[in-house]
Amino acid sequence: MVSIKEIAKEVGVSPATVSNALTGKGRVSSQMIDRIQAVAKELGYRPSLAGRALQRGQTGILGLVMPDLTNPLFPRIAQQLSIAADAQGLGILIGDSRGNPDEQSQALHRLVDRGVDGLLVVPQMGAFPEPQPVPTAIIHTASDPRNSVSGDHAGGGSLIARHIAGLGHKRVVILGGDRVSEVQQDRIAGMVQEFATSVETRVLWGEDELSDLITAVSDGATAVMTTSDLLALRVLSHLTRSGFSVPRDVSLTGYDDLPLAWAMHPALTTIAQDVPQIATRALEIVTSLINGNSAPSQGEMVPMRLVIRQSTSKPNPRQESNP
Amino acid sequence: MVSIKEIAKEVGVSPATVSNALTGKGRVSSQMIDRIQAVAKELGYRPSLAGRALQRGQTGILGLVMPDLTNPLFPRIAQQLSIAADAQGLGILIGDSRGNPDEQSQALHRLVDRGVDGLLVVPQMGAFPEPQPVPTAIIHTASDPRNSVSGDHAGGGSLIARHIAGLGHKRVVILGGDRVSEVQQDRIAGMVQEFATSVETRVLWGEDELSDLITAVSDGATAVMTTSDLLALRVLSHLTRSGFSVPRDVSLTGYDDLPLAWAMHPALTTIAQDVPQIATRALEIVTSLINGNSAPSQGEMVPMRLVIRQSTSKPNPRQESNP
DNA sequence: CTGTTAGCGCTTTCAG
DNA sequence: CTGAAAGCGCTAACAG
Repeated sequence: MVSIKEIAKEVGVSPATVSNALTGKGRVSSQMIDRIQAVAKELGYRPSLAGRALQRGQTGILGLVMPDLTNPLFPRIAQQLSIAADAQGLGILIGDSRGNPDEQSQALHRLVDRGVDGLLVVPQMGAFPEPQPVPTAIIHTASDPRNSVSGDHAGGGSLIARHIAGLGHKRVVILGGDRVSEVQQDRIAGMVQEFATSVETRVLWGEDELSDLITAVSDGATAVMTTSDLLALRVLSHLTRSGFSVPRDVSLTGYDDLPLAWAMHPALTTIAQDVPQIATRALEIVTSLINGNSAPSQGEMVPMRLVIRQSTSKPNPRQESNP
Repeated sequence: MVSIKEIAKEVGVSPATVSNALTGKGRVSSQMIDRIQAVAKELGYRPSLAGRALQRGQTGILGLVMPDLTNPLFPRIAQQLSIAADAQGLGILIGDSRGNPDEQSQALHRLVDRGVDGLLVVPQMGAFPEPQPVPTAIIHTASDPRNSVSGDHAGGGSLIARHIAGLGHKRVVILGGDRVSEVQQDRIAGMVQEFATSVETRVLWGEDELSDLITAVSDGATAVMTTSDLLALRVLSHLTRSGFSVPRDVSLTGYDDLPLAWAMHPALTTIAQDVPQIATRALEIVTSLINGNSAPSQGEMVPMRLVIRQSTSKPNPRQESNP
C-alpha cells in the first residue's frame, strides 16, 4: 500500500503538503500540486479510508436497515441508495432486522459500532427503532409523525380507489395482508376514505379471509382491491378457480408495481412508488444532518403513481349466484 | 467516544494492558481482566473499528457486488450473507454493477478502495470480473471454471426435465430469457441433455419468440419449460389468452422458486436454489482466503431442489388445431 | 506557499 | 504478568 509519506519522500516535500495538494485544500502552489498528483498517479496511490476515518472521526459509510431483506422493495431501495450514495463517495452497509424487533435494534447497534456516519431505516412492522446516536432517516409512512420520508401510501390508496369508483363500481372488497402493518393500514385508509359513502366497501385481512372474499364476490362485489401485488396474484388464483374472470366479472388491483404486475394475465392495475425519489430524499436528509445542517423537510411525502393495466374495467351486470 | 486510554486511566494500568485484557490475548491476570472488563462495560466502551482497522490493516468489511440489485435473487443472497457475515463480526458493503460491465469493475474498485477485506461477486452476464487485489469468491455457474461456488444450474435443469419426461411428455418447448446469460444456458443445457433423444425439444429465446412458442404448443408440444418463474408467468398469460389451460393442455415449469411461484394459479412447478448454502459457502471461501488458508473446495456446486406444484401433469391427448 | 508536529484509537514489539 | 513506546495513514494547527 503506497502511503502519503512515500509520495512525500519521492517529491521531496512533507506528508502534510501532499495531503493538502491531494485533497485540494489550497495552500499549495499549482505547479507543486501538479507534480504531486503526477507522482501519486504514477505510484498508484489510493488514500487509506481507514486512516482518514480515524483522523476525521467519520467513516463515509451509511447503514441501511430493512425489516426483511426479502421485502420486495428492498432491491429497488438498495439499488437507488447505493447509486446515490456512491455519487457522494459514501458506502452502504446492510443490516437485516430479520422480521423481528430485537434483531432490528441489534442490527442498528452493530452498524453504529462499525462507525457508520448515518442510518437509513425502514422500520420493522410495529417496532419503531429507538433513537440512535447518529443521524437517521426513517422511511416509513406519512401517518407516522416520526417518519422522515415516505411514499404517500394513503394517497396511493385514494388514487386507485378513485380509478375504481370512476369505472362505476359500487361494491368493492379490500384485502389487506397483515393488520399490524401501518403501511397497509394507510393504504386501506386511503381507499376507504376516497370511497366514503358512495361505494360500499368491506375490508378483509390475510390469507385466512380469502374464502370470505370469494363469498363477497359471489354476493355481488364487482371489484377487489389489495395492498400488494403478490396478494393480488393470490386473489386472482382463487377467483379464477371459483370461476370468476378478471376483469370481466370482477376488477382487481394490486399495490407496489412489482415485475410480476405486468407479467401476469391480465396485467395488473396497481400503484407504483417513486422509489428513486424516496431513496434520494432519505439520503439527502442524512447527509444534510451529517453536515450539521438540519434536515430539509422532515416527514416529506413522495406521491404515488397509478398504473392502469388490464385487470380493471367497468363492472358488468351479473346475476346473483346466491338465492 | 470512550477510548481504551480512559479505561486505562480509570483502572490505573496502561492502554496496552487494557487492549490485551479486552481482546483476550492472554498475558494478563484474570482478576485484572475482570476489573478491566467491568470498567469497560461501565463506561460503555465500544472499540473503535477505525482505529483497529488502521492498525491491523483489515476493516472487517466484505464487499458484495451483484449485476443488478433488482435481480430476484439479490434479496435472498444479501440476507443470508448479512446474517452469516455478522455472525463473524463482518459487515457487508453493497455494490451495484447496474447491468453493465464497466460499472461492475468500477463498483469493484470502489469497494477495494474502501478497504474491504474480501469480495463476493455475482458476475454480470458475459462480463467476468477482472482479478482484484483482495480475496474474492465468484458466485456464478458450475460450467465456468473460474467460479467459486454456485447452484447446480444444469443439474436443476436435468432434475426438472426428468420430472417432465417422467410424466410422459414427448414434445416440449424450452424458453430462455436471454441468450447471453451463461446461467440460463446451463439450465437449458441440463434440460436438453436429460431429454437427449427420448423427447423432442425445441429451444426458444426471449419475449420475441413467445408467439413461436404458442405456435409450437398449437402444433402439439405438451410442456413448456422456462428458465425463470417470471418468464413462466408470462408464458401462462399468453397460453391462457390463446385458450390453453395449464396443466390440462400443457404443463409449465419455472426456475428460481420466487414467492410468485406459489402465489400464481396453478402454483408453479419449479427449481429452488439453496441460497443459504451458496451464501454460506461463498463466505467461508473468502474468510478462509483472508485468513491465509487456501480456499476450501473451489468450484463447489450446491444441488438444486425440485419443487413440484400444480402446473405440471401428465400430457392429455389433444386434437391438432392446425390443418 | 510549505514544513513540522502532534495525535485520532488501537495493537504490537520489546523491556521490565 | 504489566508497561513504555512506536507506528498504522492521515489531517489540522501552528509555525516558518
